[in-house]
Amino acid sequence: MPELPEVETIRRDLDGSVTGLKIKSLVFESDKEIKNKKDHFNDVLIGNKFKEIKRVGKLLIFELDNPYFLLIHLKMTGQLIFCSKNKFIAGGHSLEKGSLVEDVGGDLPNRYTRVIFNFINGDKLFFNDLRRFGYLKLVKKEELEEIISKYGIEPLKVDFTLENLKKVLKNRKASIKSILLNQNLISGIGNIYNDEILFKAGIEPERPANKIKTKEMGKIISSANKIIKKAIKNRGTTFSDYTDGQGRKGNFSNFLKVYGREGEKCKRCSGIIKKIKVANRGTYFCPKCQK
DNA sequence: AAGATTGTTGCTTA
DNA sequence: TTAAGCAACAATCT
Repeated sequence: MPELPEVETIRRDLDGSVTGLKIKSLVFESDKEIKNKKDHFNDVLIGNKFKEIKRVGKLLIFELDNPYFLLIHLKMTGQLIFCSKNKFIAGGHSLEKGSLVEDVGGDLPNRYTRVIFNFINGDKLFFNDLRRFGYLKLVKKEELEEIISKYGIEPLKVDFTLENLKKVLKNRKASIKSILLNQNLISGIGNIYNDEILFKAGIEPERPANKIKTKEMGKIISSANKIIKKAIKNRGTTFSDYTDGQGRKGNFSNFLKVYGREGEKCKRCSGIIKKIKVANRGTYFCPKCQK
């Protein structure tokens, strides 16, 4: 389940390796994962190059050397794996920690490969997606800007301030967890980092957002910044499916403090980690030290 | 074999 | 008009 740190890891892996390569051909397994017609994809991409790869929230933005942008969303099980002269360089969904792409289960393409980008120098970029929720979409600048404008404030960015968070939480009766999951309000946080952030901040996930005190908001901001920075540094979390742009697992899994630890001892107090449902999502927290 | 898994959309209800 | 809650989506695992 790639969230901000995982998508950012992939972005960094691909930006600089896949950029500048001329696209020779495209292979689509079906038309399910592309939001435009195949012909349009071929027309816009073949013979062209990606100039730069950007990211907003969990969305990857490949800027082309023409008026188009290729948007790729990995949703839950998407992977992007760059293969340079049979050496795997970049990834997306889950494997053995530190392992190479071979661990995706052998050669690429595999049974979950949905799209292949063939470059003229022989390099390849594979888009794999077990559950087929991810998508590729071509847009022009105008549509891109409209899409970007809907994303909320993002951790690590300058506008992730106490003042802005206050505005977001004000008058919201929903749980703090559901607000942090809402990409239109705050972007990039998914289920795993949500639980980790609220654990570090000492806040119970079901607390109504409008009851969060200013001091606690400060804790949310500092916790989010610290956790996300550390996660990026460790190339993301592999809980089930994520791999980096080289088909390797992320190392942040070793640093998870609550997620997936139901029934285990709290790492901060003597409590036992409990699992409940919040915002329809599996939610882990310590009832003793998260208030 | 039903239920859980999760990111996002879109529907329904208030 | 907006917010909140939840089903739906796909495929797999338990």
